[in-house]
Amino acid sequence: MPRQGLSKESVVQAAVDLIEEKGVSQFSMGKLAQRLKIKPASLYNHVESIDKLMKLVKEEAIYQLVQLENQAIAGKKKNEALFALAEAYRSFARNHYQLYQVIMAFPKENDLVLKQEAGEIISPFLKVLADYGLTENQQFHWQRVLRAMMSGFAFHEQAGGFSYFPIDQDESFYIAMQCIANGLCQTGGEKR
Amino acid sequence: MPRQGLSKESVVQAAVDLIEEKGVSQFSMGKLAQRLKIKPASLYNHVESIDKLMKLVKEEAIYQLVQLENQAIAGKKKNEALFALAEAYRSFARNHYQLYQVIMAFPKENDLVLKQEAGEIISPFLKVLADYGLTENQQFHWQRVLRAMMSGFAFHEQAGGFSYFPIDQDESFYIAMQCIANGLCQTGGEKR
DNA sequence: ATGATAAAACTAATACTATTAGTTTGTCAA
DNA sequence: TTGACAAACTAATAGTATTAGTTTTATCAT
Repeated sequence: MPRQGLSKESVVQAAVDLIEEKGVSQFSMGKLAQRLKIKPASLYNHVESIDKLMKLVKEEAIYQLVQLENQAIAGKKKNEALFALAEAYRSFARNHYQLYQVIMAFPKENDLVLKQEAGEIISPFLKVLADYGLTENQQFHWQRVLRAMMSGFAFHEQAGGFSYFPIDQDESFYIAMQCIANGLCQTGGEKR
Repeated sequence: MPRQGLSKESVVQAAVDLIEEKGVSQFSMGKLAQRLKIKPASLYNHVESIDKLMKLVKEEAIYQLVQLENQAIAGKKKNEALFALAEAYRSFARNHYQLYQVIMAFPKENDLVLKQEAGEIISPFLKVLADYGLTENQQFHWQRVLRAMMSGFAFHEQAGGFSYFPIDQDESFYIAMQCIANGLCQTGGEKR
């Protein structure tokens, strides 16, 4: 095996680093090659295309997010778990917004690997919802409600959509989550 | 004034049409020029750059969305207005997803025109919230909650993020909006 | 009708983007 | 030492936005 040093994994890692540093919109094969001190064409010895590369970056990003989510809810129940999950999600979107964008922006393929990762993304939500005494169907619906609220909030917060009024965004987020928590307790409590 | 026919407005309109037909990701100055039967360079007689052009497309898209929102809530109050607004928003995101994407994806500039449009986007939400007996601050917070939920839902619904479980998306949306409606009534009713 | 004017088209060029084909080179194993 | 193979290379294509400079032509004033 000739000329060691570079592998598929190290290329993906370099892509992740570059995206986190300069932003996903600034990423290109040329800049990645420059950072790795090779010519752009040489990248194709390690990855098939920029799309496949971004898919790998997305998988890494999803892995990191799911990791944080599962850590956050470990050993917690009901509202404590719910708010911890929400905070972990929001933190990731804030601290790694470029990676978060990769997760959200790049197409959901009918790919088996990503189908499994979709399951991993949803899993922490279902774990949290399991404690509220919902039917299975209700869990599925509320999982959507929860994810919609969180991703919508993360998006607007980062894209500047919430800067029209100079009021605290933490408080808005708390109100949003409390609203959902109330809905959950009500739905679960009444057992309909 | 020489060679009539093409103007800034008609270029923007052609761009809107092309984006709605082929998708924003497929849009380019070359394809727009091809459709208008001119060379790409000639477009720069009418628009400064592709960024400025997309800004104009975004303004048009925002205008259409705000129009629909205001129509939807006209003459309605409280939950009736809330659900009508939500439905109008969701319909636009479904029926004109490419234009919706332009609104969401392109950067919020510190531009006066877009600052005004941000106000127009927020305005229908504030109108609806005005009937719930909230304080001004509460209105600002709930406006964010509402927009986060709606945009998060629209995004996942279109991007395929809600197709993991084969359950009705309308029902999920109804649950989400009912959750917010309950939160609003509760907050407003208690008058704290 | 004629000619000047200026807008709107054009051509040609630059600098990016991803990607492929074909070639060289370096390293490891036999 | 030699053969093989992986990983780099060079060179080329086709697409992207954009600028500079040139030509065309519609309209307006003479």
